[in-house]
Amino acid sequence: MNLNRLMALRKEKSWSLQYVSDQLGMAKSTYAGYESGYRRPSLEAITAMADLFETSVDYILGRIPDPLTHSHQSGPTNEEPIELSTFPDVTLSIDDINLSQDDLCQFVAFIRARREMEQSCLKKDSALSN
Amino acid sequence: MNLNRLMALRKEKSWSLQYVSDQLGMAKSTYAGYESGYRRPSLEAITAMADLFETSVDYILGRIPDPLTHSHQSGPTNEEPIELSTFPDVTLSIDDINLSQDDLCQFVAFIRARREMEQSCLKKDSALSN
DNA sequence: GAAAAAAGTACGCGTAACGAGAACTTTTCC
DNA sequence: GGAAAAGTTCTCGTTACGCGTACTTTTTTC
Repeated sequence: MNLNRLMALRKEKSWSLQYVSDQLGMAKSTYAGYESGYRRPSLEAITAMADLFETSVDYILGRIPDPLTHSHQSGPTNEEPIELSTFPDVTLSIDDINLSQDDLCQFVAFIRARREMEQSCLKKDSALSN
Repeated sequence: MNLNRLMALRKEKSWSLQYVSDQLGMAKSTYAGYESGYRRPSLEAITAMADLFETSVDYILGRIPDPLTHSHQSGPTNEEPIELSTFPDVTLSIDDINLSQDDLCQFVAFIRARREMEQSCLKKDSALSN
Protein backbone atom coordinates (compact mmCIF):
# COMPACT_ATOMS: atom_id res chain seq x y z
CA MET A 1 0.00 0.00 0.00
CA ASN A 2 1.44 3.32 -1.05
CA LEU A 3 0.17 6.84 -0.85
CA ASN A 4 1.64 8.14 -4.09
CA ARG A 5 -1.57 9.92 -4.84
CA LEU A 6 -0.83 12.38 -2.07
CA MET A 7 2.04 13.87 -4.02
CA ALA A 8 0.00 13.84 -7.22
CA LEU A 9 -2.89 15.62 -5.53
CA ARG A 10 -0.57 18.22 -4.00
CA LYS A 11 1.25 18.83 -7.31
CA GLU A 12 -2.05 19.25 -9.13
CA LYS A 13 -2.80 22.16 -6.83
CA SER A 14 0.77 23.50 -6.99
CA TRP A 15 1.08 23.45 -3.19
CA SER A 16 4.29 23.08 -1.25
CA LEU A 17 4.96 20.59 1.53
CA GLN A 18 5.07 23.51 3.92
CA TYR A 19 1.70 24.85 2.80
CA VAL A 20 -0.06 21.49 3.04
CA SER A 21 1.41 20.70 6.45
CA ASP A 22 0.36 24.15 7.69
CA GLN A 23 -3.19 23.56 6.43
CA LEU A 24 -3.25 20.17 8.14
CA GLY A 25 -1.74 21.45 11.38
CA MET A 26 1.23 19.13 11.38
CA ALA A 27 5.01 19.37 10.95
CA LYS A 28 6.42 19.53 7.42
CA SER A 29 8.53 16.46 8.15
CA THR A 30 5.41 14.58 9.23
CA TYR A 31 3.51 15.25 5.99
CA ALA A 32 6.63 14.66 3.90
CA GLY A 33 6.99 11.32 5.69
CA TYR A 34 3.49 10.34 4.60
CA GLU A 35 4.17 11.23 0.93
CA SER A 36 7.44 9.34 0.87
CA GLY A 37 5.98 6.31 2.62
CA TYR A 38 8.46 6.64 5.47
CA ARG A 39 5.51 7.22 7.83
CA ARG A 40 1.90 6.01 7.92
CA PRO A 41 -0.80 8.54 8.75
CA SER A 42 -3.42 7.98 11.38
CA LEU A 43 -7.07 7.74 10.37
CA GLU A 44 -7.61 11.30 11.54
CA ALA A 45 -4.68 12.50 9.44
CA ILE A 46 -5.76 10.76 6.25
CA THR A 47 -9.30 12.02 6.71
CA ALA A 48 -8.02 15.57 7.07
CA MET A 49 -5.96 15.11 3.90
CA ALA A 50 -8.96 13.82 1.98
CA ASP A 51 -10.91 16.88 3.07
CA LEU A 52 -8.08 19.26 2.12
CA PHE A 53 -7.64 17.72 -1.32
CA GLU A 54 -11.41 17.42 -1.76
CA THR A 55 -11.31 13.73 -2.50
CA SER A 56 -12.01 10.46 -0.75
CA VAL A 57 -9.90 8.31 1.55
CA ASP A 58 -10.52 5.41 -0.83
CA TYR A 59 -9.00 7.39 -3.68
CA ILE A 60 -5.91 8.32 -1.67
CA LEU A 61 -5.48 4.67 -0.69
CA GLY A 62 -5.68 3.64 -4.33
CA ARG A 63 -8.87 1.70 -3.85
CA ILE A 64 -10.83 3.59 -6.50
CA PRO A 65 -9.75 5.30 -9.71
CA ASP A 66 -11.88 8.42 -9.55
CA PRO A 67 -10.83 11.27 -7.24
CA LEU A 68 -14.25 12.87 -7.35
CA THR A 69 -16.41 9.88 -6.56
CA HIS A 70 -18.75 10.91 -3.78
CA SER A 71 -16.61 13.75 -2.47
CA HIS A 72 -19.49 15.59 -4.04
CA GLN A 73 -22.71 13.67 -4.08
CA SER A 74 -23.13 12.10 -7.48
CA GLY A 75 -26.02 13.45 -9.42
CA PRO A 76 -25.71 16.29 -11.85
CA THR A 77 -22.22 14.99 -12.51
CA ASN A 78 -21.61 17.52 -15.22
CA GLU A 79 -21.56 20.28 -12.62
CA GLU A 80 -18.00 19.16 -11.94
CA PRO A 81 -15.38 19.25 -14.68
CA ILE A 82 -13.98 15.86 -15.58
CA GLU A 83 -10.26 15.97 -14.97
CA LEU A 84 -8.65 14.19 -17.91
CA SER A 85 -5.08 14.08 -16.65
CA THR A 86 -6.01 11.46 -14.04
CA PHE A 87 -7.58 9.21 -16.68
CA PRO A 88 -10.94 9.01 -14.92
CA ASP A 89 -13.16 6.00 -15.13
CA VAL A 90 -15.38 7.50 -17.85
CA THR A 91 -15.51 6.59 -21.50
CA LEU A 92 -15.29 9.27 -24.17
CA SER A 93 -16.18 8.75 -27.81
CA ILE A 94 -16.04 10.62 -31.10
CA ASP A 95 -18.51 9.65 -33.83
CA ASP A 96 -19.57 6.65 -31.75
CA ILE A 97 -16.04 5.24 -31.62
CA ASN A 98 -14.60 5.02 -28.14
CA LEU A 99 -11.36 6.80 -27.38
CA SER A 100 -8.41 4.86 -26.05
CA GLN A 101 -6.05 5.73 -23.23
CA ASP A 102 -3.47 6.56 -25.90
CA ASP A 103 -5.85 9.06 -27.47
CA LEU A 104 -6.31 10.74 -24.11
CA CYS A 105 -2.56 10.70 -23.40
CA GLN A 106 -1.84 12.45 -26.65
CA PHE A 107 -4.54 15.04 -26.07
CA VAL A 108 -3.37 15.83 -22.53
CA ALA A 109 0.21 16.15 -23.80
CA PHE A 110 -0.91 18.42 -26.63
CA ILE A 111 -2.82 20.77 -24.33
CA ARG A 112 0.06 20.93 -21.83
CA ALA A 113 2.54 21.71 -24.60
CA ARG A 114 0.31 24.45 -25.95
CA ARG A 115 -0.09 25.97 -22.51
CA GLU A 116 3.68 26.02 -22.09
CA MET A 117 4.08 27.83 -25.38
CA GLU A 118 1.44 30.32 -24.35
CA GLN A 119 3.32 30.89 -21.10
CA SER A 120 6.55 31.52 -23.02
CA CYS A 121 4.84 34.08 -25.21
CA LEU A 122 3.42 35.85 -22.18
CA LYS A 123 6.85 36.10 -20.58
CA LYS A 124 8.30 37.63 -23.71
CA ASP A 125 5.50 40.20 -23.64
CA SER A 126 6.51 41.17 -20.11
CA ALA A 127 3.02 40.56 -18.82
CA LEU A 128 2.12 41.11 -15.19
CA SER A 129 2.65 37.94 -13.24
CA ASN A 130 0.58 36.62 -10.41
CA MET B 1 -14.22 9.88 14.82
CA ASN B 2 -15.79 6.56 15.71
CA LEU B 3 -15.97 3.26 13.96
CA ASN B 4 -19.45 2.23 15.11
CA ARG B 5 -20.23 1.06 11.64
CA LEU B 6 -17.86 -1.86 12.13
CA MET B 7 -20.17 -3.47 14.65
CA ALA B 8 -23.22 -2.72 12.51
CA LEU B 9 -21.58 -4.32 9.46
CA ARG B 10 -20.56 -7.39 11.46
CA LYS B 11 -24.01 -7.82 13.01
CA GLU B 12 -25.65 -7.54 9.59
CA LYS B 13 -23.67 -10.58 8.54
CA SER B 14 -24.23 -12.39 11.88
CA TRP B 15 -20.49 -12.85 12.33
CA SER B 16 -18.73 -13.21 15.68
CA LEU B 17 -15.72 -11.23 16.83
CA GLN B 18 -13.71 -14.43 16.61
CA TYR B 19 -14.78 -15.13 13.05
CA VAL B 20 -14.00 -11.60 11.83
CA SER B 21 -10.64 -11.48 13.56
CA ASP B 22 -9.77 -14.90 12.06
CA GLN B 23 -10.72 -13.65 8.59
CA LEU B 24 -8.60 -10.55 9.11
CA GLY B 25 -5.64 -12.46 10.58
CA MET B 26 -5.53 -10.60 13.85
CA ALA B 27 -6.25 -11.27 17.53
CA LYS B 28 -9.86 -11.14 18.74
CA SER B 29 -8.91 -8.49 21.30
CA THR B 30 -7.38 -6.41 18.53
CA TYR B 31 -10.52 -6.36 16.40
CA ALA B 32 -12.72 -5.89 19.45
CA GLY B 33 -10.56 -2.92 20.37
CA TYR B 34 -11.30 -1.35 17.00
CA GLU B 35 -15.06 -1.82 17.39
CA SER B 36 -15.09 -0.39 20.89
CA GLY B 37 -12.90 2.54 19.93
CA TYR B 38 -10.29 1.51 22.46
CA ARG B 39 -7.82 0.99 19.59
CA ARG B 40 -7.31 2.66 16.20
CA PRO B 41 -6.66 0.41 13.21
CA SER B 42 -3.80 0.91 10.81
CA LEU B 43 -4.53 1.80 7.20
CA GLU B 44 -3.81 -1.80 6.21
CA ALA B 45 -6.25 -3.04 8.84
CA ILE B 46 -9.09 -0.74 7.86
CA THR B 47 -8.56 -1.55 4.20
CA ALA B 48 -8.77 -5.25 5.00
CA MET B 49 -11.98 -4.64 6.94
CA ALA B 50 -13.51 -2.69 4.07
CA ASP B 51 -12.70 -5.60 1.75
CA LEU B 52 -14.12 -8.17 4.15
CA PHE B 53 -17.37 -6.26 4.65
CA GLU B 54 -17.52 -5.37 0.93
CA THR B 55 -17.77 -1.67 1.53
CA SER B 56 -15.56 1.42 1.40
CA VAL B 57 -13.16 2.91 3.88
CA ASP B 58 -15.09 6.17 3.60
CA TYR B 59 -18.26 4.42 4.68
CA ILE B 60 -16.60 2.81 7.69
CA LEU B 61 -15.18 6.19 8.67
CA GLY B 62 -18.62 7.75 8.46
CA ARG B 63 -17.68 10.03 5.61
CA ILE B 64 -20.44 8.82 3.29
CA PRO B 65 -23.92 7.47 3.95
CA ASP B 66 -24.04 4.64 1.39
CA PRO B 67 -22.18 1.39 2.11
CA LEU B 68 -22.27 0.34 -1.54
CA THR B 69 -20.94 3.51 -3.17
CA HIS B 70 -18.20 2.54 -5.62
CA SER B 71 -17.50 -0.88 -4.11
CA HIS B 72 -19.48 -1.72 -7.18
CA GLN B 73 -19.00 0.68 -10.02
CA SER B 74 -21.66 3.30 -9.56
CA GLY B 75 -24.67 3.34 -11.86
CA PRO B 76 -24.79 3.57 -15.60
CA THR B 77 -23.59 7.18 -15.37
CA ASN B 78 -20.13 6.35 -16.60
CA GLU B 79 -21.10 3.14 -18.40
CA GLU B 80 -22.31 5.45 -21.18
CA PRO B 81 -19.55 6.92 -23.32
CA ILE B 82 -19.64 10.69 -23.58
CA GLU B 83 -19.90 11.63 -27.23
CA LEU B 84 -17.60 14.60 -27.74
CA SER B 85 -18.55 15.51 -31.31
CA THR B 86 -21.95 16.72 -30.12
CA PHE B 87 -20.29 19.05 -27.58
CA PRO B 88 -22.24 17.65 -24.65
CA ASP B 89 -23.08 19.69 -21.60
CA VAL B 90 -20.11 18.43 -19.59
CA THR B 91 -17.00 20.29 -18.64
CA LEU B 92 -13.60 18.71 -19.15
CA SER B 93 -10.41 19.94 -17.54
CA ILE B 94 -6.69 19.24 -17.64
CA ASP B 95 -4.63 20.07 -14.59
CA ASP B 96 -7.64 21.85 -13.07
CA ILE B 97 -7.95 24.21 -16.04
CA ASN B 98 -11.21 23.87 -17.93
CA LEU B 99 -11.12 23.12 -21.63
CA SER B 100 -12.80 25.47 -24.05
CA GLN B 101 -15.05 24.57 -26.96
CA ASP B 102 -12.10 25.44 -29.22
CA ASP B 103 -9.95 22.87 -27.42
CA LEU B 104 -12.62 20.24 -27.96
CA CYS B 105 -13.03 21.24 -31.63
CA GLN B 106 -9.34 20.78 -32.20
CA PHE B 107 -9.29 17.43 -30.46
CA VAL B 108 -12.27 16.11 -32.44
CA ALA B 109 -10.66 17.32 -35.69
CA PHE B 110 -7.35 15.71 -34.74
CA ILE B 111 -8.94 12.32 -34.00
CA ARG B 112 -11.02 12.42 -37.21
CA ALA B 113 -7.94 13.28 -39.28
CA ARG B 114 -5.93 10.48 -37.72
CA ARG B 115 -8.71 7.98 -38.31
CA GLU B 116 -8.81 9.00 -41.96
CA MET B 117 -5.08 8.47 -42.27
CA GLU B 118 -5.37 5.07 -40.63
CA GLN B 119 -8.12 4.15 -43.11
CA SER B 120 -5.90 5.15 -46.05
CA CYS B 121 -3.04 3.04 -44.75
CA LEU B 122 -5.33 0.08 -44.27
CA LYS B 123 -6.58 0.31 -47.85
CA LYS B 124 -3.03 0.35 -49.18
CA ASP B 125 -2.11 -2.73 -47.15
CA SER B 126 -5.27 -4.58 -48.17
CA ALA B 127 -5.22 -5.94 -44.64
CA LEU B 128 -7.99 -7.92 -43.07
CA SER B 129 -10.35 -5.62 -41.31
CA ASN B 130 -12.14 -6.28 -38.09
C1' DG C 1 26.65 32.93 -12.72
C1' DA C 2 26.41 33.52 -7.72
C1' DA C 3 23.83 34.09 -3.64
C1' DA C 4 19.62 33.80 -1.25
C1' DA C 5 15.36 31.76 -0.54
C1' DA C 6 12.29 28.11 -0.97
C1' DA C 7 11.40 23.44 -1.22
C1' DG C 8 12.32 18.86 -0.33
C1' DT C 9 14.71 14.97 2.26
C1' DA C 10 16.65 12.29 6.07
C1' DC C 11 17.88 11.30 10.85
C1' DG C 12 17.38 10.61 15.79
C1' DC C 13 14.81 11.04 20.06
C1' DG C 14 11.12 10.73 23.42
C1' DT C 15 6.81 9.17 23.78
C1' DA C 16 2.28 7.35 22.58
C1' DA C 17 -0.22 3.69 21.39
C1' DC C 18 -0.48 -0.62 19.12
C1' DG C 19 -1.16 -6.02 18.94
C1' DA C 20 -1.72 -9.80 21.48
C1' DG C 21 -2.34 -13.02 25.31
C1' DA C 22 -4.62 -13.87 29.40
C1' DA C 23 -8.24 -13.44 32.44
C1' DC C 24 -12.55 -12.09 33.22
C1' DT C 25 -17.85 -11.32 32.47
C1' DT C 26 -22.03 -12.01 29.96
C1' DT C 27 -24.99 -14.44 26.90
C1' DT C 28 -26.64 -18.46 24.63
C1' DC C 29 -27.52 -23.27 24.20
C1' DC C 30 -28.79 -27.81 25.80
C1' DG D 1 -27.91 -25.13 36.07
C1' DG D 2 -23.72 -26.07 33.66
C1' DA D 3 -21.02 -25.83 29.52
C1' DA D 4 -19.80 -23.43 25.58
C1' DA D 5 -19.60 -19.43 22.97
C1' DA D 6 -19.18 -14.72 22.69
C1' DG D 7 -17.80 -10.42 24.28
C1' DT D 8 -14.91 -7.26 27.28
C1' DT D 9 -10.93 -5.48 29.73
C1' DC D 10 -6.22 -5.20 31.38
C1' DT D 11 -1.28 -5.30 31.01
C1' DC D 12 3.15 -5.70 28.78
C1' DG D 13 6.72 -5.48 25.37
C1' DT D 14 7.51 -3.53 21.26
C1' DT D 15 6.86 -0.67 17.36
C1' DA D 16 6.53 3.32 15.00
C1' DC D 17 4.83 7.85 15.24
C1' DG D 18 5.35 13.23 15.37
C1' DC D 19 8.48 16.48 15.48
C1' DG D 20 12.66 19.38 15.46
C1' DT D 21 16.82 19.82 13.36
C1' DA D 22 20.14 19.59 9.92
C1' DC D 23 21.09 18.69 5.52
C1' DT D 24 20.63 18.68 0.15
C1' DT D 25 18.48 20.21 -3.99
C1' DT D 26 15.92 23.33 -6.73
C1' DT D 27 14.19 27.70 -7.84
C1' DT D 28 14.30 32.53 -7.75
C1' DT D 29 16.49 36.88 -7.64
C1' DC D 30 19.91 40.11 -8.84
